Amino acid sequence: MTAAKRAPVLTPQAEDFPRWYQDVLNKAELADNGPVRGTMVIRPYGYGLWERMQTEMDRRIKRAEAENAYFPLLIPQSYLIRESEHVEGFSPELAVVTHGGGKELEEPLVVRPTSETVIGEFMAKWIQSYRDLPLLLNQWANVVRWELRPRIFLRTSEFLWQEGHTAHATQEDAAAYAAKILHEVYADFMVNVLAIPLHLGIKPSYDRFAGAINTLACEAMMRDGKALQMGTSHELGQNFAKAFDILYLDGDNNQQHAWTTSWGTSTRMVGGLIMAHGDDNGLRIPPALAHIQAVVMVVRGSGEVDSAAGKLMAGIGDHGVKVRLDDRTDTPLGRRITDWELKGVPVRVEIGPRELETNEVTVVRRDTGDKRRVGVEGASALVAELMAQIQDEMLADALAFREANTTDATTLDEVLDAAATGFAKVPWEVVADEDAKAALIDGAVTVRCIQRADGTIPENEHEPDLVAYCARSY
RNA sequence: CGGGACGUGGCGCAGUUUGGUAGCGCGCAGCGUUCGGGACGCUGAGGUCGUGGGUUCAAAUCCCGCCGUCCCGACCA
Repeated sequence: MTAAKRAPVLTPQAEDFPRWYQDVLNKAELADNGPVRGTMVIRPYGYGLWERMQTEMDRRIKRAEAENAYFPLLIPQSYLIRESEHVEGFSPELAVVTHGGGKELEEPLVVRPTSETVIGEFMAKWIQSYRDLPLLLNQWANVVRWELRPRIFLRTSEFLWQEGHTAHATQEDAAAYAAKILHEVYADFMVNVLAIPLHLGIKPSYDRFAGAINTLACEAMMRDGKALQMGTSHELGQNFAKAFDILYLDGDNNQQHAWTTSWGTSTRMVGGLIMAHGDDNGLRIPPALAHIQAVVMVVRGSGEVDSAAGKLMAGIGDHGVKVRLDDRTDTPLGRRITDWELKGVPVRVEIGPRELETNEVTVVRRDTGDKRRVGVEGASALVAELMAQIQDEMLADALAFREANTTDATTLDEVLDAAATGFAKVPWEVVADEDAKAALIDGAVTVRCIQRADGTIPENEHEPDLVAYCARSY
């Protein structure tokens, strides 16, 4: 093969990063911009990643005993108006339908920005007794928020997500469930499947979800040192229960308002995956997520090579690895390799005449670039072993990267300085007051989450000795 | 809405200062040579230069209006 130049410059460094991000999206064929500003078209390969996320998330959601249901896309405007903070929070970003069937509607309909209100309306009908609680619902849906500054996958005007909505008899139950979702669904998925380390904590009170009394969040560091909120779990108190009359009779025959929660994760996670794991050669997908975990490449076709490749495919498949054959031998090998690297497939297995001579194959890791020749007999087992190994090492790498880019700060100036390139970890009281908040906003830095010193989640921001993680964000 | 920039084949751009009738790279099609790390050569398809008006023998280029997009600020899964 003719010597080839590495064409595109993909540099996941500070200022170039958004450009690089767009390059990966385009070249790995994940998504395009949609026809309406701020919308996107997810291409098949990108959707494959989302489907895997859905599958893994859904399994965990069901393990937390929530059930899937579906509610309408269009919501009467009057529903949103019932919870005052909720309206205020969402009004600026609503898409409103004013006409239907060629006529102006008597009441405008809102395209759901989230479904607390419709679901609240139905919870009120479905809940009568404490025996009906907890009511644990989840919905997979699209929502629309008219964003001022959209960015493909990270903040699109329409996005796909899951939104959980639950009602409980007591505040303690609701709080425990919101935390359970954060740990057992979100953190478990993001850490163990996406291989992205997280900071879990509460949001400052001024940064809560509109209508919530407490917001729990998962925050991750991207490779440019910025933070991305990967998911949130909210305690809604009795705010929505009061607005929608979600009442139940307790064991003593007294009417009580339920305590509700809501929690969501979205296609933003695909963007997070790219930005947390991407490198100069494109995307790197952790094996636990990949819908194509290994690709067998026929370097040069021949009867012998093809049948060896076939056996290899079967062997790798038998080890429980999702494997794809690439026998497009009319396309130059370099091009094909680059394509799979851009797409981030964890392991590549090459087989050609050269391997056949010694009854070997070449196994290459996408994450490290490590390349080695191994005997055909052991190849399938090796590929299977690599799945677990790559998974662990990608998480360890991401964690090491985050720690190397996190600075302990004790003053506001140190926070601003550290957040220029990464995370600042600072005593919460240093950034808690209004002046500090204003200074952070000036520096385009935000408090991402608040934790206890031991990393656990505090009851509220008024506990002593809390720490805050501060960073720039998307 | 406040501040900045830009609209030229599918994508990325040059050309605009100093008007002369549109060009480059990538991609795409055909043929050939290649092909164990993004190949090369030749040939070819594809553009009313965002839009409306004006100046001029002549406008991508100069003038005026309009539309749109992007970046920075407020929003955010």
